[in-house]
Amino acid sequence: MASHTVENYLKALFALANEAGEVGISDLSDHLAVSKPSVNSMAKALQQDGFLKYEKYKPLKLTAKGKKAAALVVRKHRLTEMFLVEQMGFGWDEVHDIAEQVEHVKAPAFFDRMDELVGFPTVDPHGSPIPDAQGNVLEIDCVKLSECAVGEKVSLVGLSQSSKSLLTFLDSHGIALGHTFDIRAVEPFDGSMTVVHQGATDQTFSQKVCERLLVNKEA
Amino acid sequence: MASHTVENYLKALFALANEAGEVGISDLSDHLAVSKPSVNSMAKALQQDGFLKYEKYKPLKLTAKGKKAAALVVRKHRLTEMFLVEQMGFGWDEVHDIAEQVEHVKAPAFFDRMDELVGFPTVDPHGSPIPDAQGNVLEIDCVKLSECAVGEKVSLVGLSQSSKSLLTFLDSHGIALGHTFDIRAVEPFDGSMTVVHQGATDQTFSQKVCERLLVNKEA
DNA sequence: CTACATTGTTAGACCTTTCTAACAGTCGAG
DNA sequence: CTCGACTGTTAGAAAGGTCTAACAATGTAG
Repeated sequence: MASHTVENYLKALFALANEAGEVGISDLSDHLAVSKPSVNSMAKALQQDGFLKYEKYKPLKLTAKGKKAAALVVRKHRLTEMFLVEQMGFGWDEVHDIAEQVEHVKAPAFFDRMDELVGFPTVDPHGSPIPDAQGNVLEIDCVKLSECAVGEKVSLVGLSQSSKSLLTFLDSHGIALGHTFDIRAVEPFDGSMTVVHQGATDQTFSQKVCERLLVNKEA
Repeated sequence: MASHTVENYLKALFALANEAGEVGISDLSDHLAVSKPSVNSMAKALQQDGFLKYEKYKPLKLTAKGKKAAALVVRKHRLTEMFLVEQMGFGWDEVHDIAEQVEHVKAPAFFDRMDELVGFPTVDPHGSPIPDAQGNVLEIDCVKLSECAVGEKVSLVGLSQSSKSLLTFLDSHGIALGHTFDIRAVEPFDGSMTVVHQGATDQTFSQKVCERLLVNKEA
């Protein structure tokens, strides 16, 4: 089975490919906080093991095998996050770092039992989809809040690139997955949006925030 | 913090020191399934980091720092075992291998929460004591069943060197921690013992089994 | 007290993962 | 089309952990 390090590369590749499609050596280098030559040599190694298609000066592409392996790492990560929140009482802003460690455990039964105990969830505490045991990822039907128009009613289904500081921000504003927003105004100057949160309170979010909130329009 | 590998060496040192007092390079080599030169070079490294006192051709001795670090790894391991049994529904014969992996997670909050959720236990599912957060280990007052005499009534408080096969054996005989035995006979030829289990059924155990059962005489 | 088995040690190599320094390719702006 | 910026690549070294082969110390049986 893949080493700790390889699992991290696969996970990064998976994340970057989902956002950008094409993944460059530098993207990975930034994302993993590792030098470009390190990524370069790992790319060759991953290609050797059939996880990656690598050609000099070309963007990296996960093979089918690589995609599956990556999805299974992500599965372990997100299942762990779910377990930490649902069964162990951690907050959604605390679970990422712990899951980052636990995801490398090599004991399928451990994750299977987590899955059972939290009721076979399809999304993690941040609304990201949990790949199934075969490595298939369900696409979630959503758009960024920033792409919605005045008058639309939407509900929060996920976050893109959830970071600790975003989660803390949302907590402090009482916002959680499933909450609804009625879009009242969009400021053309800076892209900030004023919404009615849960049909009750008015809130204004900067464009930065709106780009990170993934919503569903049929609220 | 100590690497995965260092944690394993410390744990082995802790276990071997508790049984034999003195730990030789070969003991460690056998216990960890690693060559003697590897142990030798790791011994020097551990000495460098202050975990170990090492002199050429002398047995290895954990320093106070080493003992504490080792105890904390054992704490993580045993807390995990307890959590796996109590909260996740695993059998006592399944948890060792999983805990072997999970124990290397570096997230104190994770283990603290386990501790809380299982009610701050003092022993793991096999009756071994769980060191406290300061690395102190409580001695358990017990003797091997094999050292007891006919007529004594004892209760099972722990196991020495619990292995999967021992646990499976005990399971198949319906034996669990806390169960009582009335010693009826000791066979002088092979050291096997005949006992009354839980005041009900007669069972005969080989000496090998009796040496692994730790009991308390005031049953 | 010597012989031999056991135990421990050195030397040297290998693998994985990482780095820095220096060089090469790619591609858009002008 | 050429320049410069960025991106990617090579070479070479280091750290951590491991191995085998060969040698040295220890200690116990006779």
